[in-house]
Amino acid sequence: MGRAPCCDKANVKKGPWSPEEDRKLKEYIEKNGTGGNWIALPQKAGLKRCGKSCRLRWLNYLRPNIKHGDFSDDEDRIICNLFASIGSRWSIIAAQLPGRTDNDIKNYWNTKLKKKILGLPSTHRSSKSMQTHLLQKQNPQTHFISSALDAAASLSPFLSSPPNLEGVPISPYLFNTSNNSILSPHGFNPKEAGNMLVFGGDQSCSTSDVSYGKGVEFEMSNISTGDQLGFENYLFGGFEETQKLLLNDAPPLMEFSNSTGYVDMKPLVGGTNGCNFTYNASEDTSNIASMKNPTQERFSF
DNA sequence: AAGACGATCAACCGCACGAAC
DNA sequence: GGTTCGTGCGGTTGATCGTCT
Repeated sequence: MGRAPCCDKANVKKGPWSPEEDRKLKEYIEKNGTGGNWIALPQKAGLKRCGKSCRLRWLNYLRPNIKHGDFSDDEDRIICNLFASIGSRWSIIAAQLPGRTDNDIKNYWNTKLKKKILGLPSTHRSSKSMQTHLLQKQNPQTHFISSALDAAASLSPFLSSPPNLEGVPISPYLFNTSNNSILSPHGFNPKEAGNMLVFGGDQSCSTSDVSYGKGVEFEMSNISTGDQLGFENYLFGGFEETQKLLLNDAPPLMEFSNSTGYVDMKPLVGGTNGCNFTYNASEDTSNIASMKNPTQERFSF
């Protein structure tokens, strides 16, 4: 037995909403609220619409404080970072952007932002083959990021469920750029070309009235004096900075704080004994030593 | 000027999930 | 514990508009 339809499809109107319908819905909800029952609402409001349609119209267009129009650079950055971290979880992304709806962000990503990141022209006559050609002509890092985004979006992280920082999860992925595959911890050899730890995390986003960031701390153990660790930090579409640390007697600890954008980590371990890898992440970027409630993941390779 | 085609975005659809029974 | 129902979510569709040939 299939599910009962949510409404009588023969007697509901579909398609674009008229100003009159908008007015009826808005007036009803402002006066009575939704009553916690969208299915019953259209009848009470005098609308020949499905309850789901009313809900969508209200949430996306009629409710107060909806922001329409162009997205700011800050909003772009937040969307990019969150997409890299959690994939197409549009409702979670929308929760970080006051006034924006999941539908708006989804459309914006699919039609504009993705192309902007990939550096694709938004010409009308850009054929699929031309887009592929342009993709191939891009620098390898940009191409890698697009592949990583696709992979991160389509695959579940192999690690335990991502830690959550006040609703903004950070998901680490071990990624091989040679074949665009997600690796298991056991299959990850940092000395092999193309193997990277892809780490989606936002370090310095701000909106009009909120500023936040995250500190990320990486700790390696079981490594030898003289081993070399390399950390490459990328901003979307461009090479941002490289940090390399030659381990002598210094504590095997590196901090990433107050860096910008999306962090791809490439641990280049020169030793032979493998390595234990731990990261801590926190909201507090200013003083990583005093991180409050850090989240942790640990694995070995 | 008109047809073709791509871009945009509002709206729909189907599924998953949780609450209620 | 199983079923039903309402809600929320993400993917997809289709109407409309703009640009190009």
